[in-house]
Amino acid sequence: MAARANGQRDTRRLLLDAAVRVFAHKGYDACRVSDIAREAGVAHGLLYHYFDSKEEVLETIFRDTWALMLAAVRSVEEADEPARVRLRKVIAIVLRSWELDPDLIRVVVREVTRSPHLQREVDEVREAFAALERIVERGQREGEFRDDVDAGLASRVLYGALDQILTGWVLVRPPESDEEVKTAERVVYALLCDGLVAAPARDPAALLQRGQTRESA
Amino acid sequence: MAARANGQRDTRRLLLDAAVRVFAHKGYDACRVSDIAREAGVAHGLLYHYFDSKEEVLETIFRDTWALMLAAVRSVEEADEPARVRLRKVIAIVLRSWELDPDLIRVVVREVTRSPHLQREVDEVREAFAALERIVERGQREGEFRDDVDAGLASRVLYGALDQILTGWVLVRPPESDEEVKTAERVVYALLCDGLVAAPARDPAALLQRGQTRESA
Amino acid sequence: MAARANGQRDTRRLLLDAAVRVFAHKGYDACRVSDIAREAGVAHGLLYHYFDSKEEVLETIFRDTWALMLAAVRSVEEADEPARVRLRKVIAIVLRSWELDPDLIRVVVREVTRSPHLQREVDEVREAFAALERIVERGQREGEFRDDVDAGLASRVLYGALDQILTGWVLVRPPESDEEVKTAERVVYALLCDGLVAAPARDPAALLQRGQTRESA
Amino acid sequence: MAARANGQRDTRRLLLDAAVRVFAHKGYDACRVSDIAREAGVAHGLLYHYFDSKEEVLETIFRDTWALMLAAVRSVEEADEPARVRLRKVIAIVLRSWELDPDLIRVVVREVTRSPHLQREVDEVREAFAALERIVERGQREGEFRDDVDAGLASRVLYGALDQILTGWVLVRPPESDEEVKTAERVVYALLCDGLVAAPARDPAALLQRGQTRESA
DNA sequence: GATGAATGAGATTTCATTCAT
DNA sequence: AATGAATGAAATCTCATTCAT
Repeated sequence: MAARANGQRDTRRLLLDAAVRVFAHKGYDACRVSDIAREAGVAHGLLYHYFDSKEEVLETIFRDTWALMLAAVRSVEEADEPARVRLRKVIAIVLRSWELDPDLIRVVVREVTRSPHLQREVDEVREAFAALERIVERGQREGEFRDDVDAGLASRVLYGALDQILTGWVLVRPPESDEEVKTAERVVYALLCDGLVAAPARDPAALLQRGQTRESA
Repeated sequence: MAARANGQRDTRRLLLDAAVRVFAHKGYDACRVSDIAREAGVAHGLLYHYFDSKEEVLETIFRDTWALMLAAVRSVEEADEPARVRLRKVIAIVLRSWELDPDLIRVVVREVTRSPHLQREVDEVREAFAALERIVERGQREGEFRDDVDAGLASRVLYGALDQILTGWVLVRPPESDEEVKTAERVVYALLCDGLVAAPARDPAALLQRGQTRESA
Repeated sequence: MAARANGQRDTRRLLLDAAVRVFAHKGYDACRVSDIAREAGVAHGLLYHYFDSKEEVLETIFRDTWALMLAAVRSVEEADEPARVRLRKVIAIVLRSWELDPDLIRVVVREVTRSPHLQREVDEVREAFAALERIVERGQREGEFRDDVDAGLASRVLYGALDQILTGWVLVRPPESDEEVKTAERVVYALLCDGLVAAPARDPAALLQRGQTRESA
Repeated sequence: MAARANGQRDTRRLLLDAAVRVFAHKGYDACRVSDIAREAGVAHGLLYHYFDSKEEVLETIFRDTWALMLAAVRSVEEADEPARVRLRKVIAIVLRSWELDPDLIRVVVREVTRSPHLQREVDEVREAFAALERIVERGQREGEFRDDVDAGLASRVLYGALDQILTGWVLVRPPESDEEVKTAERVVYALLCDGLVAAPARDPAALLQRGQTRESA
């Protein structure tokens, strides 16, 4: 009906959006192709006009999402700001993506370990990862970040932290407010930049900075 | 044959070990019950003498592994040492588990995210998580760790970092040497405790810039 | 092939007819779903488009058959004829159904006892039973049938007689001719209406003996 | 334990009794060999020392039960009494067997149609059937029963009536009292002997007889 | 006689994918 | 482009039966 009147692009979009919702709520393995089709309001056979397989649907979602994420991260990467600011912005991009489309993030987070080849083959994922690494590296090169830690490992710590927080929102409890998202941003940023050890071990300036951050939250 | 001569416990163990190997190499969803049985050298029906279902096998592996992990973490938790040392030891426990049984860690890491209900139902997993959180809390209580970050969030950052490094070893490339494992330990520890920012870089200018970032975010 | 060209209804019918033949020859429990599919000339998976399970196929056959039987019995039930005539017609309906579709009757007769829950759950079966009882009751109310026997018990005797004759045809030997069917009709009718005892044989001595029997039983 | 101390015969008996209970409550197909063994308090492998297969257990129960039934029917068959009395006694034997061992009767009734070959191959069943037929035949030969009905058909009507009443007790509702069993006996006897049609169609003596029967019930 | 671990044929059911219409 | 009937590979799980101890 409505679908029949749609052009080719629309139906494809319809199917992708439906797939995001269905994958988010039932999981990739547990849902059937016909669930996606029903959610999209089309016959399940039609999915195969637009995608080669169920897996290609997931892959497309991944690719698209990571492409957007990648673009955002890149725009930050190249900005002429201190490394700390770039790091802060990257954290915000990732964690705030939750608010833009929780179902989408839920899918990307939940299914990312599903097919190891997805992770390796989807260029965008690799690229996004590399971009994180470059942000750390540039910070080190410019002397703002310590250079006694491997940038690759550091970017994995960063990615792991973000991923784990999103996973918690997906699997345990979604953030209750905008404020909770911002708190998470602040914590990841604070830990990654300044570490867990209490101020006395550091210089007084750091103490002050943290104090301000707390009040502005 | 050989299996027939085994006592009850032996065959159960045989099946669990075989399952770990098979899950590690093919993944839980992709492998069949008969793959496990073949790997164990028994008829597939026998698996159902010891477990109710394929899923119960995974659950058992989870439970057992996390119970061990939990015991190790707890013994650290209660030690009378500086929080930093306790943190260091926990990181070592988790990352060195890789060397003890890579297949097992591979399974636990890879499949825990795919089975959200397992993650929630297996008490041991929840407990291990809680133990991490308590280590952070105690460090805060004793004044060694800063108390302006939420302990729950901080423990998730810690867990995420460890998980992501293990995942990298599983999916991308295993550590080439003992040294590489130790390097990872050192990096996670360094970042989590002291942060990424190089101490000398902390100047008043950074303060100002962060203030700007907050408003523009 | 041929099946693919069929409409939805046709294939469903195809499967039901095939199931009747297969159930009749191998029995419900002994046959496999793939036997039904092969008999229908379709892939076995197709059965699950039309039915939820093998059991639902049997249930459908039961329901459909008993609905027909019930309709026939009801039309007799309401006719304005002597009770004896109504009884005669009901007997004819049941026994002649054999000629219309022996396989079907074979299935219904053979499997109804094996599936107690079906017997209870399929309304049509219960209803048909109730209709038999009402025929007896109405005969009693109108004074044509004796009212010193419980109508429920009497209808069970009637049903049992019919069922047993059909069972004999199914399991021992089918009727060789139309005439044999009619003979069976006549016998059931004669016994049920007038009893086994030859009218001339009714003498006072019998009375006395029955009395003795009662006490000695 | 207890079983271990038992001689060969006892364990066999133990298993048969257990099988009767299990078959009665779960049905032959639905129960497992291990259910029988557990009920008997022995290991399931032991069943195969006494019986070749699960089916042989059922067959043995059938054979034994029908042998008893047959003996009882035969003793009646040869008694020097009027045919009506013999008929009355046969009905009593069958219906009262319910009271002696409901589980056993439940099994025999429920599973008799299971394996067509059981019915054909178990000599005792065929023999019992033949005995019923001979009772009718002898009644006809001696002039007490009408001879315009086929004895084979008449005995099937009789058997069907009894079977159906037992089936009702098994599947719908067991008799609530001794009295209900006796009522059933009386009804089957009355119908089979004298028929359903009200007295006016018969001779006055019959009316009187029935009247007495009613009061003595 | 007794045990119960082990076997493995086999059954039902699911569902991604194809393709005639 | 759109439909959904049809396919059939594959997977899990069951359980009667065997047999070493």
